[in-house]
Amino acid sequence: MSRPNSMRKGSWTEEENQLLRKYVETYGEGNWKHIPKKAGLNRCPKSCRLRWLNYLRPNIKRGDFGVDEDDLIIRLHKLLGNRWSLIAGRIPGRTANDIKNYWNSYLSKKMASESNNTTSLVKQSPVNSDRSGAEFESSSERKMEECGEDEEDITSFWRSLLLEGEYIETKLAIENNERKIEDDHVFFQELGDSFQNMEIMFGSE
DNA sequence: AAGTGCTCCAACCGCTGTGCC
DNA sequence: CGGCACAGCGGTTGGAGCACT
Repeated sequence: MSRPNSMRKGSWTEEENQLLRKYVETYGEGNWKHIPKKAGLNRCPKSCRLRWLNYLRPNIKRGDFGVDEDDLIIRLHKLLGNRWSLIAGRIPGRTANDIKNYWNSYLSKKMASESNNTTSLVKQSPVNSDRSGAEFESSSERKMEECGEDEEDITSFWRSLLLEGEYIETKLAIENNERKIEDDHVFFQELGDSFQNMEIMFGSE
């Protein structure tokens, strides 16, 4: 099978964005294969899907990542590795592509420099003046300061993450015949520790 | 002001997973 | 069970814009 070589590539125009939005409003997400015909968009389905997921979807948060998001991404990456879609699923409004780009352009360097300094994982590094809040020792402490009535959300967040971790662990055990389980045990042990820490910080329910 | 290098992000590519026939 | 089509994912690239000289 060959893709028609007349399919457009490269940056999207506002007109194409509108066509894609209209298509999703009418037909819903999915069925990307019908896009070129139904939406009159001269783009391959894959490109349309990506554009929708990474840019046009409602509730996508744009702009700088907050200190809490940094902290969360670092923790989740430590636990889950480069499973960007899983990480993104835990950070509302952020896409896997955003997080991946952010990691590659900023956080990986931050991590590298911090490991050189042998400082704590969650200490703030005032690389960017926008990322203020450095008076707090860690963003978890900052969250304690800020979140107030959201404590329950945060605790349930970690609880669901732990459950998801257990699910992944089980799945891997089946699929990989326990090959990776030893490593993942370390991951999920840390995950459990994090969860316990959250409970210590916010009190158990 | 012009040239060069760097950073960041949108988009592409290729691989894997999944469902259907 | 194997093959096919499609969806989803992570790695990589290209280029626009910015910083520096």
